[in-house]
Amino acid sequence: MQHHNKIFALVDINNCYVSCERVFNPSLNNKPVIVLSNNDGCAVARSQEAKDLGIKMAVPFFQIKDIVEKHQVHVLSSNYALYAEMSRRFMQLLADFVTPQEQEVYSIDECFLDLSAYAEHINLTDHAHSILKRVFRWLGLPACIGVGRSKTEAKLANHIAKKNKYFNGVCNLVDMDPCSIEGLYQTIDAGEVWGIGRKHAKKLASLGIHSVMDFSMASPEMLRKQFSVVMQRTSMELQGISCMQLENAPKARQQIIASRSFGHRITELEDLKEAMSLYVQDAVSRLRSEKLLCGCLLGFAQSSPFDPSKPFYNQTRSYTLPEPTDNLLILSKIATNMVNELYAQDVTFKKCGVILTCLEPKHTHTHDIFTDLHDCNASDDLMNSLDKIQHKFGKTKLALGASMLPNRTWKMSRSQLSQNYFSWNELLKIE
DNA sequence: TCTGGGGTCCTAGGACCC
DNA sequence: TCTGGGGTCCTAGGACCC
Repeated sequence: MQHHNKIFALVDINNCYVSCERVFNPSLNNKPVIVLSNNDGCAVARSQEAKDLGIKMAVPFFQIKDIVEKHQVHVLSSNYALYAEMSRRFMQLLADFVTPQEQEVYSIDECFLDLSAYAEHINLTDHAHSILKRVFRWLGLPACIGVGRSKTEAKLANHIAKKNKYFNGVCNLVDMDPCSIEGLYQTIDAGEVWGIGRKHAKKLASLGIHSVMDFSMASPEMLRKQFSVVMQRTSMELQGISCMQLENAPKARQQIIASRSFGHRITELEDLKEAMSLYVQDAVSRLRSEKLLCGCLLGFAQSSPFDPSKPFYNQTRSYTLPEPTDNLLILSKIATNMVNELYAQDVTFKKCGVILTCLEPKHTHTHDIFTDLHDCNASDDLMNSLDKIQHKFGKTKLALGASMLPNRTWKMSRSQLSQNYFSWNELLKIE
């Protein structure tokens, strides 16, 4: 077998959210099924049957209502608690095949494996098939595996495996003959390559680069000039030069965002404050659970960008804290005050949110000379109590300000939510 | 009527400094 | 009248990802 510097595999669950739902509700098998985004806004996962009906990724639900009714497409709200638990088990299963240093959890349904160390001793294609077999037998999830000399190539191989039934779930570009690869590359749009989005695909086309074949023959230097180092890297990766390391340790987080579209439009200042107050609590609770402090808070509020009758309203304010904090009382006050500036009359708001940035680990933070440590400890105690109460009784029992009033008109809608089969209260019932 | 949410990285351009 | 150049830092905006 040929020797290569690096060999990567990308394991990716097919139609992840739909497949998770089907594990617990087999009556959905062989039927068109879609899962909607928050607010039941867009279709974010489609079964093969739904794709065959022409339902595109991320299409707004209201635009496909006709197709849904006509073909009796099963519609579900997204059940992230369920998918997260399935994902955890999936990643744990894959961990049996490699060392921790050779596994990168890339997203909820994707995982890179560094197989470089095994390539000389095993048949990569057979190995990939045995991984898929176990994923299906143990979890009931269908998946595909792409194998390549770089992460980008593995991604592309995975795409090929998904699109062509005859690969049976595994596409190994490392051991494929160059003629076959060329044939495949000529039939795939450059825009399918990992890192090439819509805008870049359009610009590439204007340069005469349409297929993956065109792209893989283009000069990396030219691509760097026309685009950026990112595009240059992508092109080198497709030529078999691995530029992107496997990232097995999670990187330090840069920001925490909490934002949501409203179920109904908001025009009142007080409603906007309520929503903002709720999102700050969400963001700060994540901040605290990761034991971080935030040095800067950004708030934003916007109208719908899709309303042709009014100009798009989008305001941002930022506040740099004199000292980094994880104190909800402080951050919440800043954010709600900010709303006074973000608000404008005659604007119908569709969305608002908060971004915490300039994050740093709490345990390495050194206080400056003016900080009253006594105050600091007292507020820490208060926050810890709040965390404990919320953990024990749920987040709706005790919260700050006006953020948890029941039956708010702007609350997110999720009308087709399935059970969380991993929760004691919601176990699957067999009738 | 109805169009998600949470992330990362890169670049250009302005401010500022010497 | 004449008005440099190079470096750094910050921010906004744009592109991408799932």
